Amino acid sequence: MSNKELLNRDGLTLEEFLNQYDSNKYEKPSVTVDPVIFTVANEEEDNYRKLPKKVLKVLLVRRSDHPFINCWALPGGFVDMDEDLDNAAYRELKEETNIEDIYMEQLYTWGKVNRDPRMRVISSSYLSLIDSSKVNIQAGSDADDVKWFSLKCQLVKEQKTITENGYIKEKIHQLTFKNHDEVLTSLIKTTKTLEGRITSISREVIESKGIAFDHGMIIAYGLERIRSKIEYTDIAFNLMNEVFTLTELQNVYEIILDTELLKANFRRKIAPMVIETNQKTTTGGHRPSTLFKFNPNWEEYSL
Amino acid sequence: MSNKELLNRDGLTLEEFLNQYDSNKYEKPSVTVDPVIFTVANEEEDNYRKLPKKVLKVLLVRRSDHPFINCWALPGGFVDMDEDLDNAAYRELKEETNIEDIYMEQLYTWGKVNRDPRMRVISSSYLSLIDSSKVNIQAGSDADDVKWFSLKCQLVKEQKTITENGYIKEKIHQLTFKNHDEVLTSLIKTTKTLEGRITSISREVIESKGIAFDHGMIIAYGLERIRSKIEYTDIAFNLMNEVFTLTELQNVYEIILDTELLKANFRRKIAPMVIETNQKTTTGGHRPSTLFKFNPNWEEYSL
DNA sequence: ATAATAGTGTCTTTCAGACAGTATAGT
DNA sequence: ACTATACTGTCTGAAAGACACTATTAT
Repeated sequence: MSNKELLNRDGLTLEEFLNQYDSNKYEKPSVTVDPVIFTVANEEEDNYRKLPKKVLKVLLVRRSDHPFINCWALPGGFVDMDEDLDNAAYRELKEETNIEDIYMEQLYTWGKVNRDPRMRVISSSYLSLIDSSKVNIQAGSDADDVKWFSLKCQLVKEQKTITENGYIKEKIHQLTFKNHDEVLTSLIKTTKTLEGRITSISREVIESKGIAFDHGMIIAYGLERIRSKIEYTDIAFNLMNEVFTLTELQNVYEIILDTELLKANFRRKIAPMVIETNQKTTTGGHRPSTLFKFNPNWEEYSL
Repeated sequence: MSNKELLNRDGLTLEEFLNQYDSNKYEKPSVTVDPVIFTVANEEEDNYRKLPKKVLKVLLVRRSDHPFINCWALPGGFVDMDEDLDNAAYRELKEETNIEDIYMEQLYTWGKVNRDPRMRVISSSYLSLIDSSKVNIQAGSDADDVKWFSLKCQLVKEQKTITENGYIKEKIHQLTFKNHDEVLTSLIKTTKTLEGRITSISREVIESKGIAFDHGMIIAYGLERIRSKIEYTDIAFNLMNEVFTLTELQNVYEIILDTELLKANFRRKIAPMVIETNQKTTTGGHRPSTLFKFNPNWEEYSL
């Protein structure tokens, strides 16, 4: 505990010090928040028997002003002086897209000097998975338009170079964003360097078509984060309706992990996280499936 | 790509827009970086046969000015306008403690409104594990003193409350920091809330003795992060010398995870991460042990 | 010889992966 | 009957946990 009677080397008490403190002594960067909102949605299906395919989608807003005018960006904005960083993320999301009452977690804070052509901007990104059928998106004041874009992430180049003292691994991923009208792409390079025993990872945007700022990279990182968290947490259930079939749940896992899973094994693995209800689907054309709900007490350990 | 010829609704080109843009339209928060540097060091041992015990330590600097004068803090400081966020962390660490040539990763960005009594400060914390025998710490200009403090983290209270729509789990941890002269403590509350299907986690400092700002909480979070990362990455090797015995390595894991591990199993598990050298220890009093070094190619997958 | 650490062998249990099989609705 | 999905049983092999045993040094 700091003691109010203590004097600093200028002979000031804490109170005196705070009164004379000039917080504008140094120039300050601007701080923004950038929510990355993912969902998994159904695609149309013609065959009455087949189940709808699922796609991963991300929420973007069209920029109505410079810089990157008409490009698509994450629904973020500047942090106010009197709001917590987390709250800024919720407020901006609400303002720009009308989404509220969801949970977001901090993803990463991006602090390269020239991220924004206007000025020095440091941005904290936030991550959320939501059930898109539950929210009602709607463009806000700063944005022309808010839309879900389907997202594909593809490895287009991989390279390993051995150096005297370790190696350099480079990967280039192409992100493809699609909606009814537009196709946007972004090339992201990830570099993993090993030098002696020291590993470091850096990321950069190589090319961006229709995506503002470094937001392609932020989305790629968000996707990477979900892929790892879906393995050991219950985040996937944020994408589900109140009740769901195990096949739907499995499809969500498959879309996010971009692999096929074996049904029997998947069911064994997620069994503790779900509770069977006495409802069944009535979609028809095949055997009806049992509806399940999330089991909030699946983990009786940790925090 | 934004097209320079596009005009915004005020009829300005990008260039014109940037020229007239006033980046000081809104008040800005200050941004700092706070490196959390951990090491595992040997404690003295009298018995010639016994191996030295190991302790987890964290690096703190004594504050020489208000606020929290004479308290201990993380060796951080303000981000300059012309340096990347990451670089700010390295620069501050070098300035305050003389440590350089290490790898740090971003830990979390703390953005509560009243974190700092001087003004609004948003802080990005960075995390590193280092071999303390390799670095030469030395107090810098802003700090009276730089010291390693041994760190103990103890669960002192745990509570689960069932609510109508979920539960609230609270945990209180006590951090105890010790060096030859001082004992500092910090009580950290972690709250995990489940409301419907939405889980959220929040942290706060309940009490702080001798630790400045919310730095106790940042350190606790850093410790949590290492505990989880040590399980699936090679970060532990940052704490080791160039060559080491498997028992030393095991002790490092045991200190960080705060559990005892079975020797045979531990060796099986880390076998792919290490390479046997032809050197042996000569400490005596018992069978000499083989020295190993890190195997940089232990993971032939992922990035 | 003794105390202390170094290092190995192996049993058991658990869990992940693979795959084959049975069940049941609507048309 | 057919098609598409729902759901279950079980084999296999790998990894995790537990524990007992042998080896080797300075004093």
